[in-house]
Amino acid sequence: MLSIGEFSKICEVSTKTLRYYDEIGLIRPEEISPDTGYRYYSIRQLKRMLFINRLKAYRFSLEEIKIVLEWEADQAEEKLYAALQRKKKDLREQMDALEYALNQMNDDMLHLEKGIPLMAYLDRIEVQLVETGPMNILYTRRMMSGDDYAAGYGTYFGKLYERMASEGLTVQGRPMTVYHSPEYDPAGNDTEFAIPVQEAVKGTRDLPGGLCAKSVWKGAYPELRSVYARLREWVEAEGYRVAKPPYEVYVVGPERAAVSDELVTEVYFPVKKK
Amino acid sequence: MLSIGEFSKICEVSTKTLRYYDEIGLIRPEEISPDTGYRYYSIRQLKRMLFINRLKAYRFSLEEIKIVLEWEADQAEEKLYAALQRKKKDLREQMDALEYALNQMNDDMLHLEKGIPLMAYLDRIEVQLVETGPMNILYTRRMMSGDDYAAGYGTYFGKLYERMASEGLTVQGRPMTVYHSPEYDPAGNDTEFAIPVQEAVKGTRDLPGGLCAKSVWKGAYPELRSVYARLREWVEAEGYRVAKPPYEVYVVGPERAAVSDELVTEVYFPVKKK
DNA sequence: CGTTGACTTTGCCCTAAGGGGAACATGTAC
DNA sequence: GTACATGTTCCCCTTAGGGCAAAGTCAACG
Repeated sequence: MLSIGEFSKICEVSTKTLRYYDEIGLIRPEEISPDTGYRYYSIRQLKRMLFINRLKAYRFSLEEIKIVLEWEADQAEEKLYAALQRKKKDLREQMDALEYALNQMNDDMLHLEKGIPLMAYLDRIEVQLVETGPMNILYTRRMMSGDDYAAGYGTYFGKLYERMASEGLTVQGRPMTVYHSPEYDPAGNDTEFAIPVQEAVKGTRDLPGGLCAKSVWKGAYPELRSVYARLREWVEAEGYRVAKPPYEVYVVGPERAAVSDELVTEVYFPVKKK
Repeated sequence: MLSIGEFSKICEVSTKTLRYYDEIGLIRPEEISPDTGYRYYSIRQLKRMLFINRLKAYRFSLEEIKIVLEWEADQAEEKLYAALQRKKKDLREQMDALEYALNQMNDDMLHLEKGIPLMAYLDRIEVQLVETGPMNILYTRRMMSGDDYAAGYGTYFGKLYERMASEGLTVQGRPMTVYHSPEYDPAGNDTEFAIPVQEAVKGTRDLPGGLCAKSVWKGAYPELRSVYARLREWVEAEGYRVAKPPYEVYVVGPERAAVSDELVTEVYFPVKKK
């Protein structure tokens, strides 16, 4: 039997951590002296502890690790496999996010080298007041949670184009999305994917025209959040209010852009004078 | 003037967050009604808020962001540039760590597909009891914090080899490190880099031989922690105790291995019977 | 056998960046 | 005037432990 200090040195884990893991039931000492309360670990527990450390390295939370360890009893290796697969997807997404941040940082640093303040691009987002005409759109409406946009856009527009082909509809404009949620919520947004078409058949609706504040953005989609902010700023400053759900038009979408710098997106805020 | 709710919608930040940022002094409402305590933000504060969001995306802590914002007042753009550079290095390291984890996960999943339990490799680490002979080593001893090992190894061994060349010393073995810290501490370890040489000149010392528990590890260095655990386990189980600082010998080091799978490292624990 | 120093116990407070909810006050639209 | 939306403060909760204190225990030394 090993004291907590000896066991902690072997596993390279602090005694504090071992006591905490005992507390939450992740790994319990094989024996606890009834009169002194001293914890004694068996060397056979080393493997479990190292397994915990490995899962920690894979960014499993202690809660998740606990669940995985409970599977271990009934040798459910497929479950572990599936859990690893899920976690792998998580880590990939984190990698992508990190990479995106790194790229953006590089851009920012290039700007700084030229003496351009970081947020100067905000002032260069131009806003125009335009009058739009009504459109007839083929649409599909979903709740979209923040992360499945990337995958979702392709599939939903794909389905709409498919339907247009099979029903022989005539395209009249670039694909667009209408954001019905009153504000942006990363947890989920009521999103309408739409394509302007000529024929007013079932599955289409009228998108009324009217006065709009409009901006054009050339670049990657995450930056669009700034465009939205800029538009709302403009609307506020000019004494308008947002009258209907805002929408985006993908003038040059991912299918036509080799790199994200080539993307072109129009953002419309239907407004009314206050 | 905008109420906290309006401002929060424009910036896409929760009101909770805005109140918190007010509390910690990151961004204060331009005006607070003296009688009601209502917070009112100016649209001119939008840029500051978006800048905060950007720095958050770059994984700056709020504390760091606060400091950066204080620089902004005196237009210290070089400081911002330097901060971005530091943070970029951080993110790179995180990326590398993630990548390492992902690779290891892939290995693990391959094992699982073959029906091999994840931690089975532990049992395959063999431990032998050997008698080593004394060596004369050229050495340099430093406190190494966990992360500068990667960079440090190269430079310190490099300097030792340089000294050997300039003093005409004769190499008698592979490079090695002795770990004088009684236990592994990620914050910093008392580490001795050494190369066995023939001539007992100044800057060399005797590394006494004796009974050792020894394991050979083929693979990447982070996995060595498991080898240490396995050795300590063995020492415990066989009724020995660690008598002197453990050391590693880089039989095939990074300079000779194209991929980390080709690395070969021997780990020695000088032991005495209890 | 006593003492000393190393080790262990529990208990309490602390972290970063807010989220959730309660109780109560205020603003605005009809 | 009355709803109802929005605002305020206050308190507790989250992760994965770290730091410290007071008190109890173990092992070695004389």
